[in-house]
Amino acid sequence: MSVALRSRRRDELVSAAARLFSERGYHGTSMQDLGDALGLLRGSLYAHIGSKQDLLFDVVDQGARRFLQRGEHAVHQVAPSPQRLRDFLVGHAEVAIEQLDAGRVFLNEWRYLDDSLQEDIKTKRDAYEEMVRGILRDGVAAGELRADLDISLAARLVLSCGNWIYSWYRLDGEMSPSAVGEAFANMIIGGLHQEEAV
Amino acid sequence: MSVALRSRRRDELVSAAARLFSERGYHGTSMQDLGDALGLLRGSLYAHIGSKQDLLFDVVDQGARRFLQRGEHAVHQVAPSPQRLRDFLVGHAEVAIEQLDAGRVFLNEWRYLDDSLQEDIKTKRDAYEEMVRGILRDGVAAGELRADLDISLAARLVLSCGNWIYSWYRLDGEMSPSAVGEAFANMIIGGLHQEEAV
DNA sequence: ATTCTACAAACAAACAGTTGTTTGGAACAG
DNA sequence: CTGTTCCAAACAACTGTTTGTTTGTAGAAT
Repeated sequence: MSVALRSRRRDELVSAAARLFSERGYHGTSMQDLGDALGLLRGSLYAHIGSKQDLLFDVVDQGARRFLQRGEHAVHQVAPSPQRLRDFLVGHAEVAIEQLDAGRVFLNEWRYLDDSLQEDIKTKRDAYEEMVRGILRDGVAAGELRADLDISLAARLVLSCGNWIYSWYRLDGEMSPSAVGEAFANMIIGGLHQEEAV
Repeated sequence: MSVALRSRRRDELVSAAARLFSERGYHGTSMQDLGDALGLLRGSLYAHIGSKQDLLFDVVDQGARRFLQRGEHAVHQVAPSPQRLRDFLVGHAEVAIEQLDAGRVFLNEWRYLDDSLQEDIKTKRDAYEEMVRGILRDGVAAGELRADLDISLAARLVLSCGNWIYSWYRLDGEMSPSAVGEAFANMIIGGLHQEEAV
């Protein structure tokens, strides 16, 4: 009990956990591994956290919060729907790549959270998806996007390519995060097909 | 040693592994769990397999092979590029949903394979991605797809929405697998934006 | 300045249980 | 009678967590 909620050591622990959970998975990472990463015995870690689950939640929640924060910025912009969608995807790509580890854990390991903690994260994830649906609905209403659009499915298309970034993006690559977001937005909005006439 | 490569029991074991690895992850599933699922002691499983890694490889490889098989069918069709892309996505969605467990393991747990086994899977995954790039290149050459397309990135867009199906598709949902594939193909090819004139 | 107090941080050791795997022998099949 | 299939038991190592105790270091009291 009575665990320090914030301290230098705890922050080190959380970011070591982000790295290791991302590389080896939650169940593939032992308290031993985490202790080794900080140069401590595994028992000593319990001076800073309540349990291994706590650590997982901290990492996942950190990932979720950053996406939400950046998403709100794009949503609350005053601009045409396609422009806000573009901005949303750029922001998503930037956040995803600036926190590759926490983001990967957010996407892959959240399901290993205990039920109550999992609910918290699901709520945040739903809110994030709702942002995209909102943008799309506005676009249809304004006549900027196809009228026959299946909003949920289109939102999934947008989020899919954003979330899949983790599995292929390499930091030594030639594309910047925002360029990736821009490119995806252009393809999604404009389509891959050759337009007949302009 | 001298492990039966094929038998009824082994098949049962592999599909139990697919289900459990998919639900709890590779490291989150113990040999105990697998034994319980078949009504055997965990030690008894070693009459049918060499190691836990063997099981993981079998599940992942099974997932990979089915995607490749179905993908080839779409690629070798004689039809315009957009039509082949549509067929590829429909096939992908069908395979993904008909083998939800193995597919999830193929996508999420392959990284826990030992190096040499991992190479095998990477090769198959690359071949699958190359199918999509091939279709896209043909489409650009034939003037059916935009000339300025970034082939690799467009392929990633296609594969992203295909692979992300696992995280949202529910079997009790109202959309059939092929309808999902069709819908994604339409959005990707045509774009979300409202076309000015037709 | 020197003592006393308070506290966080870490160790060392143990907890009870689980991990993947191997072995020797039994039951049962063709 | 030869294999296959399984159990029973053990293997050493590792799991997450708790305990009692030591250490370093602040601030307050002397």
